[in-house]
Amino acid sequence: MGRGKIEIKRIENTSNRHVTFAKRRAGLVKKAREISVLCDAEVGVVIFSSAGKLHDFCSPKTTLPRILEKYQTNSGKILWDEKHKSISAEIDRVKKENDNMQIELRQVHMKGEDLNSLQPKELIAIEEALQNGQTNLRDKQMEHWKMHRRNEKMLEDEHKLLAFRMHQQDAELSNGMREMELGYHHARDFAPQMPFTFRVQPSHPNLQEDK
Amino acid sequence: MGRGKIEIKRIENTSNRHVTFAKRRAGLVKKAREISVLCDAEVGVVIFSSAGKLHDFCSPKTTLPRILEKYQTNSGKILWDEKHKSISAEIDRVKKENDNMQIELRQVHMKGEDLNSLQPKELIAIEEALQNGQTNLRDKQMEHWKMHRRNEKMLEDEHKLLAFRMHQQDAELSNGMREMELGYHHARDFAPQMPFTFRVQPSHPNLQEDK
DNA sequence: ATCTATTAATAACT
DNA sequence: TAGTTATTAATAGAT
Repeated sequence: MGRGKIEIKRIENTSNRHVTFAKRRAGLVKKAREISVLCDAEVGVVIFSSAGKLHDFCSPKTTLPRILEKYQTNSGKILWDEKHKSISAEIDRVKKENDNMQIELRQVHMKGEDLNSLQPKELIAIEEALQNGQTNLRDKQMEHWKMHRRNEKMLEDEHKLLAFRMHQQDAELSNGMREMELGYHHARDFAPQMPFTFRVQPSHPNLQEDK
Repeated sequence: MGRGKIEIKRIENTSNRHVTFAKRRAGLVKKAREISVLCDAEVGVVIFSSAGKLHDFCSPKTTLPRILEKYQTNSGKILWDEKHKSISAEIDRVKKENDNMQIELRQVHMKGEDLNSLQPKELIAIEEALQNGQTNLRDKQMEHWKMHRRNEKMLEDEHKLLAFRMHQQDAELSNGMREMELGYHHARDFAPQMPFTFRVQPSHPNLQEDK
């Protein structure tokens, strides 16, 4: 059907082959649609061009996956692997979690629980949660926050300890000075040389007791 | 093409419908075979008659399960990419939020709530000591300050490292997804095993035939 | 892309 | 259900 008859064998001319592919693909799909409508049949067509591009068709009122599954059920050749069904379910769950995450994050933020809660560490945890399908985001945030607080506390404590030791040394020094009959007033005439942040307040209440 | 033109709508006469189904089914399969040979394409056709009887065709040099698997791989990849895109977008969004929060956090600290602001206020003793040539305390204080700076630096570096690692994980996540998919298919024992949710729905615009 | 001479598919008939 | 044929539909090659 054309200006000349053709043999049914591979068209070697690339350009011609591509043109013919496009035309016949359209024709095939049209035929598939027609038989599905005329004869009330379910039809699925999958075509890969030689370049690997995918084209498909499936009859109205169904989907290709449904047809393929029906084919698989019917042909009895292939059964769905339960393991992969579970993977499918897990991916659905992860997707749902992904949807919920935004809400959850907003809640955390609004509650003002912690500015630190979205540190990179936490993002890694979120990624892991996404991959593992676990969404104890809140718990992980809390855990992370607590860890952060612990670290802060440790630094603070260490700092206090150092300050306290300095205070002791200072006290001893003062005693020694007093014993050497040196007066504060004299010393006060000199300007402070230590940056403000170096200054120790020996009587700071936080240094007197554990908290 | 026939003794008369027919409308493309369900043939109500059962006998006619069955005859037409048989003829057109043969025609469809012939067309499928022709395009596969002429154009070096892989073609799979699945047809269910209204009575539910299965007919199929697949191009030479392959099998229908293989074509279906290829279809599922192909469409599954697209779905997976979509899924990954949404996850990536979410992570990007959270990262941005994290950046803002870190800035906020830094501002809070600068307002005097960080450890430096907890430094003791009283200086007199230290000043005295300094002025009396007692550098011991100052050295200790300096050392402490440097240590504090080191700790800060370490925290900062850790932050940077974590941010970098997060970025890497982000990239690895996409690789991992791809690898997972590849491994998945390489490891398969059966033909199509792609979870149902990997399959593309015909309603996806990119996967549909041209209309 | 679009056209059209020609072949191919098939609807009605047998 | 299977074969025949008048007619329409698909399309190969040209533009």
